[in-house]
Amino acid sequence: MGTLEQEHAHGASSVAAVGPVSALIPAVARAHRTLAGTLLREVGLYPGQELLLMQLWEHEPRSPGELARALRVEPPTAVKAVSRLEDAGFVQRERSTDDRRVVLVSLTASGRALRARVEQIWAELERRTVGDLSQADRARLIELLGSISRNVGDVGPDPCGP
Amino acid sequence: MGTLEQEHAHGASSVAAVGPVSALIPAVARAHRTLAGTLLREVGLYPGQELLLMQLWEHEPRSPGELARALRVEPPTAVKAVSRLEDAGFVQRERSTDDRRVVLVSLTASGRALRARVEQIWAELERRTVGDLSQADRARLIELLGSISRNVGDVGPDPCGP
DNA sequence: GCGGCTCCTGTAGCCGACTAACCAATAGCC
DNA sequence: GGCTATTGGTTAGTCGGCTACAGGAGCCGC
Repeated sequence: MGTLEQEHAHGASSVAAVGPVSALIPAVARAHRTLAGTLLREVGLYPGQELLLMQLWEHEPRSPGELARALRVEPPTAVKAVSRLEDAGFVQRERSTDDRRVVLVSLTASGRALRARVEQIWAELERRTVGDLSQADRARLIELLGSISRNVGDVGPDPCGP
Repeated sequence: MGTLEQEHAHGASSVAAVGPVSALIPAVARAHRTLAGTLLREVGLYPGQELLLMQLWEHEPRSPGELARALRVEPPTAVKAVSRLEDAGFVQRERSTDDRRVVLVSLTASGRALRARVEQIWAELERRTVGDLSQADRARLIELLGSISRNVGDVGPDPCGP
């Protein structure tokens, strides 16, 4: 990217000059999210919802709190997502009998039916995302993103329960 | 339709297995955004708003459309951000005289006053983001993120004018 | 038993992002 | 000139994400 137009008065504080990585991360994430959104639209999902469904496909039922921890998201975010997925008919809520504080979220038939198609979509998304990067480049990218993730405060993967 | 019914039996299609890069990008972006938010809170900005102000610090005044293109965002997003920054008193709107469709957004005194502090914050954000990565690693990361950016449909940097 | 503490869910309200649709002003064509 | 197309800004509505807070259920200590 060779835009070296000289800055005026205060001098040289282009966003890409001040923080190249910090500028790139949100931009890439937005474009990636948009792509995911167009692919997911076909099945009636919005980006982020498929991640919650994937959690349920792996292990069901789960409470909103568990889902929030697994998705590394604050509880209200998971609650809202569950509500919308419930409205859409992909998921159902039920209060736990032995601990009446917790709610158990489980899949409906149409929620289960989405699985194959969503996995195809995710494979396509990943394919388009990495493009023609070599296997080594992908590994390097994953490693570097892992470093960034730790640096900005995100802890590593959380294997299910304690 | 789906022929992978068999694979559903044991689950085992973890999100990180299906699309490692696609899983990492949003996670890193969210954590990075949260960090930016806590740093920016001190000056009363939300993540994203500082990018719009940076555009104005570089070149002022600009129309919402120009801002949207520079930030690679849809026009309504820029308009809303301008409205909120206007309410916060950092920016002001004015209709252009020679083309009465376009609106010119310019900085107020308090908007200009934010510059130094925000640039410090961005330096700090970048420092924390890259952490102890070597110069070579940073360059590699930037290069790889650039590839991803092109792959997912984001075109390269857009030098100012048409 | 009863008051307090903690945990889990849900609500309210904010911001950034998008799409779809609207409207005013310009530009272009006849 | 006038009629249409295009451009630019804005509105309305939706979603994901957050913080702050409210309310109910369990788990104590007493």
